Amino acid sequence: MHHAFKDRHTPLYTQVAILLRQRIKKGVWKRGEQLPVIETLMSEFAVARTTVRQALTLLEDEGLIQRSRGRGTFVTGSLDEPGWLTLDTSWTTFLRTLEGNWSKLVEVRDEVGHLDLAADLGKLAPGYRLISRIHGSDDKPYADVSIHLDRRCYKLAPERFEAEFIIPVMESLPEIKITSAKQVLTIGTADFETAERLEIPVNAPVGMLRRVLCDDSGTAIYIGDITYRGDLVRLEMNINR
Amino acid sequence: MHHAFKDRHTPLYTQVAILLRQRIKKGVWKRGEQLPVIETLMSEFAVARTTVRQALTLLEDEGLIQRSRGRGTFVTGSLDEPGWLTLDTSWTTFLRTLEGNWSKLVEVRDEVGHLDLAADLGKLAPGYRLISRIHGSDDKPYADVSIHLDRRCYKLAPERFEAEFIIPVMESLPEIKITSAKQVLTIGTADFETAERLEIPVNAPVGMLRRVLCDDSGTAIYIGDITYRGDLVRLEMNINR
DNA sequence: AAGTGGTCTAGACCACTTT
DNA sequence: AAGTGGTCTAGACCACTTT
Repeated sequence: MHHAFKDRHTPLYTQVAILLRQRIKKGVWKRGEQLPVIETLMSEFAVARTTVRQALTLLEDEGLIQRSRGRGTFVTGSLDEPGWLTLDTSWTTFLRTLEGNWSKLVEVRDEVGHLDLAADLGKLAPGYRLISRIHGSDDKPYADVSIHLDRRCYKLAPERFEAEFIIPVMESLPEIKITSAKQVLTIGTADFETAERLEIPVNAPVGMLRRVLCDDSGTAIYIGDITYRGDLVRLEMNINR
Repeated sequence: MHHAFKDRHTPLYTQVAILLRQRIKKGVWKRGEQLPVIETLMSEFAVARTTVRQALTLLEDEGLIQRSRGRGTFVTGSLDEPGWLTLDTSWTTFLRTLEGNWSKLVEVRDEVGHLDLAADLGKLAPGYRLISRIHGSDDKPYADVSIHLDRRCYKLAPERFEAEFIIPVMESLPEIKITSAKQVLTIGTADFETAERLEIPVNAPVGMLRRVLCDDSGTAIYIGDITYRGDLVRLEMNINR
């Protein structure tokens, strides 16, 4: 038998993962419960073992399930989040985080000065558009954001880039293809300007994240410098063995 | 032809990864250079495509290489590190980090009070041994460490656990099997005691890491609360797409 | 002994980039 | 058109846990 998935553009394992994620969200398998064994999932979806395993790997990276040899696969996470801001190491959860948050434009201008970028993160584009914003949820600001966006990308949809979240806009434009996404988190304290924007005391602890997205040529088309309120950030990691 | 790897206990793809890692370290392929294509690696090592790819995935997670469809696989990282403390999301780099660092024992005692542990991180063991230490490199302390070690593990080699780094000792004991490793990083400020131990001002920004290792039964056999000097921590992440 | 996830093979074909 | 990494299959067998 051949599988019943129709979308021929997204990989099969991604589609299987989406389906499984929905079921966990709907409570078909609750936290602590065991998922059907691989053989069962294989025959239900009519796909090969590898494909099921690739899908499960995605969910495991998101912290949603945990697999253990000889015992089975269990739901360990839930899809509704607590009061913490969770920094993401997986793209799907990252995009989901943006939902329900607001952002306020602070400044937009062409970048003139020099921009420093570690060589292993990417090559600099010829010119950037600087977009500064405050991000918040409910009535509280949580991040002070400055994004350098490759001017060639910016010109594809200037109004949208100034009004919406940058990354979803990039994803929606077929001309833009993000091939690598890296970020580096360091810890510091709030200077006067940031403190005021985030409504925290000067010198309060903050998380400083540099996020760099590159296209296929290795050019850094998006360089984001994001300062988070220290009391709201939380980063979960699975250590892969 | 059959592959030439002799160790039948570690997975083939791990052995291939070790070999490739060594070559990058020796400079056989330098930063920016292209690795041989998959087909070549397959025939050189006499393994299947899947196996090569699994090995490359390990290196990619470590930030050592970058793959891009249609173009090839390139060395993007190096194996000697800068002055930053790099928090790890991969087990092999994590173990490598310990080399060359020192640690000083502060306190060892049985834990009596209650220990809080989020349910999704693991179940509590019946009793713990508390081991407190300062870790440093050169002459500077960089982390204030408190580890709760399952007393049953501790009893297997009490002297070693008090003298050496905990995790390598655990790895060396065949009775102990770590099946999951998770950590959560939050940001805060140094209290008086920590400030003194880390030789930083009170209220200086710090990274607070809770690391939990579980055995196959889901019991948290190691609960580490580690406070890092904020100015030394740096966390790199690849966002998987 | 039975159940369950992990490893591995050989080979086909696809998506994307470079020549 | 040729080169390169990604996806997918079908099936064998292994390592580990539970019954």
